[in-house]
Amino acid sequence: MGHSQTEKKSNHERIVRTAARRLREKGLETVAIADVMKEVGLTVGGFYKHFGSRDDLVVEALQAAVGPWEHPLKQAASGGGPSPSLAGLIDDYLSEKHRDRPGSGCTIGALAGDVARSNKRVRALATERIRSALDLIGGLLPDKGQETATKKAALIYSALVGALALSRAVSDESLSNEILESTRELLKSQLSS
Amino acid sequence: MGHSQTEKKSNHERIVRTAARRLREKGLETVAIADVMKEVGLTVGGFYKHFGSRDDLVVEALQAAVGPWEHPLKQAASGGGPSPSLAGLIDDYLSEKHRDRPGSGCTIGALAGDVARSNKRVRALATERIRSALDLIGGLLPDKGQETATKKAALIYSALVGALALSRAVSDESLSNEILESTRELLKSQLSS
DNA sequence: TGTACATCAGTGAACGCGCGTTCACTGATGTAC
DNA sequence: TGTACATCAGTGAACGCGCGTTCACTGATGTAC
Repeated sequence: MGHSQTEKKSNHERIVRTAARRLREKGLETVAIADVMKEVGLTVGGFYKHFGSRDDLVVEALQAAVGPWEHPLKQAASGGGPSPSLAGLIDDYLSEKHRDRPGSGCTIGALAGDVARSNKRVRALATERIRSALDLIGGLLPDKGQETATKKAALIYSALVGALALSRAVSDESLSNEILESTRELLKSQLSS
Repeated sequence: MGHSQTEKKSNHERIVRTAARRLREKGLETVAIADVMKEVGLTVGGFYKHFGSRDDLVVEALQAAVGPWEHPLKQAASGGGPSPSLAGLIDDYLSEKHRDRPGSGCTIGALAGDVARSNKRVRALATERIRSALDLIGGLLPDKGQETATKKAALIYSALVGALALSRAVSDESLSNEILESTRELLKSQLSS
């Protein structure tokens, strides 16, 4: 059993990454530490060489849980890369792929309900995430900077999060697809107005 | 300890009502049977004279968990009472009161995330709820019956559920209020178009 | 460069707790006579 | 109408299990000399 410093760092990252996925898949309460450690290839006991408590892991995992669809937003905000289109972002967010892969998707979309019942740290973290998502969506709107853009961003993000949640809750796949498609289409048709 | 038939029925209803509230407040996984029984004024053991398992209680409680805002919808559908305005419904759904009282509010809005990770029975039940909510919202739109009304209903319900979830997840109250208000306002402004 | 030793990541068993479920028991209800 | 008795809602303790956390131990790492 080696335990070099680089190995520890790598294990730490793998624990966080694995937890970030599992938490989005199964919720904030249901994921067991032992399962995460096992999936990483370690045993339970070692967990506390990395984290003070389960809560610390949850916070760190949520911070690391950034869906691929957020990358273009972040890039655009920091000035690098081309500005992504809001229409494309909507298509990605409300895609069947995103619906079927919560583990690699939007943290807020998967866990908003759990967050509402969670502790201060988690809620504060989620609040910042939501705020920046709203800012970034607002910044992609044609009338950016104006008050209406801020409001539109709230509507758009709400519709994205809600449609994703509904499409995942529904067990009838055709209804699920309909919810995604209708919301996608109507949201995009409103972008220019 | 009396146990007349009427008393049993009344206790059964109280267990279901209490569970319906607690589940919406705390989620599908976190509510303990012992706590529900205690709140009703009974002890754990008696639970299994009423339900075969915790799962049975959850299903029955979810069936009974109808928010007050759903009543006008149901009434309108069955032909009784005046047709409620969609604008009023949006105001109620996205009110601070609804946000702050999940226990008496929309089941889907509070539990969509949990439902997505739950079993077939729960998901089937939620699917019917969502379907009827979409139908009823569609029926209140000016262009009811047409395909666009069905699509608009999906967008509206998604935005309602999403904005409620976001407003509950956020710990900054002013941001929370902003999300509710912006979504409310923009949704209503779109009703006529 | 080589060797002794302290550090500490990881192990695996154990502890304590909460929770769903079971079970023997109680005593009021309500039926049979 | 009155009495004996079966039923069964409710009690409270116990069981089994999963899970977060702790702890004594191991042995490779990497430092001090």
